[in-house]
Amino acid sequence: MANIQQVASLAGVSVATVSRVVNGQLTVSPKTRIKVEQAIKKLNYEPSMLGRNLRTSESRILLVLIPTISNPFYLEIIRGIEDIAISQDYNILLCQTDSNPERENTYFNLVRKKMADGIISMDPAVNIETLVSLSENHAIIQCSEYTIDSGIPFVTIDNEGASFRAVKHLIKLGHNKIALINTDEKYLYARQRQMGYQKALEEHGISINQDYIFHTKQIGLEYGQQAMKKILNLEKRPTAVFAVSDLLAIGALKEINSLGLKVPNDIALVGFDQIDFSNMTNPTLTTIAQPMYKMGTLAAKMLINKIKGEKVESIILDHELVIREST
Amino acid sequence: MANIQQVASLAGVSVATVSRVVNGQLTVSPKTRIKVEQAIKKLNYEPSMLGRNLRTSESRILLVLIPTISNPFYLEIIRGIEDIAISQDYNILLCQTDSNPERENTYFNLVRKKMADGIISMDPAVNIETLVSLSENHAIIQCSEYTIDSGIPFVTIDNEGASFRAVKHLIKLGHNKIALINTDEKYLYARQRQMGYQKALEEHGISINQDYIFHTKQIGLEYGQQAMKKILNLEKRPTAVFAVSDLLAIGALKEINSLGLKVPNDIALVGFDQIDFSNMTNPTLTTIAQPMYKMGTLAAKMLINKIKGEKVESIILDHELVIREST
DNA sequence: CTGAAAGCGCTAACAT
DNA sequence: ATGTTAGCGCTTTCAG
Repeated sequence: MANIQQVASLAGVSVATVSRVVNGQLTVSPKTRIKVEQAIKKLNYEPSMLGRNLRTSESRILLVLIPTISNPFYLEIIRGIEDIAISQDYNILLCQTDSNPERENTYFNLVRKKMADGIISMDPAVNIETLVSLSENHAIIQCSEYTIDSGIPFVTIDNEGASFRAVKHLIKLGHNKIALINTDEKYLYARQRQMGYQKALEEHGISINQDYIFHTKQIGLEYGQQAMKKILNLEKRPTAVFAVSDLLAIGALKEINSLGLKVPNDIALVGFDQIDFSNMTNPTLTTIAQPMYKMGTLAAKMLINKIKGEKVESIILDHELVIREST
Repeated sequence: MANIQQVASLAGVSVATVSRVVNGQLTVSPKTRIKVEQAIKKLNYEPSMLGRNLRTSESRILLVLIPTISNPFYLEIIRGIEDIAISQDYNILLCQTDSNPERENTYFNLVRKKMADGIISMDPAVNIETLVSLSENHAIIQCSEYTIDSGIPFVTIDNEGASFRAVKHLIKLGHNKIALINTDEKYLYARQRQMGYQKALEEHGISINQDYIFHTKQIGLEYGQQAMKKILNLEKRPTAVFAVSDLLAIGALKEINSLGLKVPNDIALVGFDQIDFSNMTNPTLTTIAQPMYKMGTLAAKMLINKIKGEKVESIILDHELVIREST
């Protein structure tokens, strides 16, 4: 484990020159450059990030906050973030908060303690007050889930519009008893998607039946299953269900199948996110596709620009309705 | 962004004393402790990990190498690693290699450059020569996929035994035409699981039919689907299929369902890993359960002990056959 | 084109 | 119980 000092000695130059060579500066004569490179090779020298990080006062680490890694929705986003990060010599610390404030605080501390240079938050359950106050001194971007007028730049999709399209699709197929499996209304995306659902119904003169609207505590297969159980027990059973996440929809589908009912004939089903598994179910799931990879790359680029001190603008990306067998 | 120096000035003590307070040393008098704590609060001081890390020559970061995050098998393992890591003030850098040697090398460099204190490798496609040579100077543990006689400690399960049980279960149900969907034999786990398959057949006097053994390039839904397509085109169609991963099995199931065939009546199916989705399929999947969370916690503990310079022993954990609707 | 030297923020050995 | 001080490994002015 040689250090820069030893390399300098062996090459017969100063540490400054070694540093210049290592960092690819052009002000070094070819002759000395070669001397230094040989010394580096001979000593198997690897510059320590520890020294460099302290000196430059940066960690080259990006924090990525997600509720849980078990929702495949985040997979491609993370991939996008990672690709940009690596290309710019950053690394990402993937942090699952599990909606646990204590855990979240542990992660926030990392940026306070300079262990991370910035945060991409995708956690709907994030403590937004803390996030905003943190954003005064640190680079922060929100991805997918965001906060209006917080001053924190975000990249997301038009949740209300996407939801509107999904429900309109069901209406066009002749459904008018359409249930909604939503998550907790404390999340912005949940409110937006519910709004899209309601607007689609209203536009077609279908009155909103509160008995058809269900809220799950979290996103997860089992929550979708439970919600569907309730829906199937309804007196006036809906003929279609819109779930605000594929995970919920797949859980719901499981419940429908278990009871021997058929999708889409007995009940039509629409999900949200187009995760890989949504194409493996029987029948395959109609769903909303989000440009997840792109969302990730943009969030990463925005964050890195923000770290550099540049001004960044929020972005709203397009979505798509993917019609498959479940409708 | 105050530093230790400013806190010391304000509190009227030396930086050493501030450091002692911050690190909870007991050799500080209550009186000065309070003075220091007040100064810390007043200045909103957060100790910089950058300074500390350089000084202690550690990064408090653990590298976790996985092929891809999209196999849910890794989810609980990661959770286990994370829980232990956080409890010991470590953070984990989740690294997807995508079986890309270049990407892998980028990650290896992180430990060479002291950006990480150790590695938990779960990547079957890891360059084992590099890993072994790295293990001479760095703490490394293999988890799930391992290498015999490499000197690198590992935690895993008895792949051959698990596979043996799965196939034996099929035989007991009366099947004798059993296909195997395996991955590339260059991976140890693939060879071990194939060995278990073969031994089970042999033990029951069933001759091994090479036409029934399929190898996919990777683990993924679509690969399972493709393999199943071939299996269903076989002249003597098997009555049962054992896939070495739930992801492959779910892809296979998709293909079976698409053709209107019924599981388990037309074809029985067994997977491996007991991922969440294996209980959402129709029918639910018989599979092998691994103690994933435990595996993760053990791997993390082993790594941290190894970092401390302790000697660590490899561990082989138990598995379980979970019989569900697909057999 | 190169070197000397300061210093990033912290810990810990040593002294008192 | 507390302070002084060296130094972890690096980058970056400033001089020459």
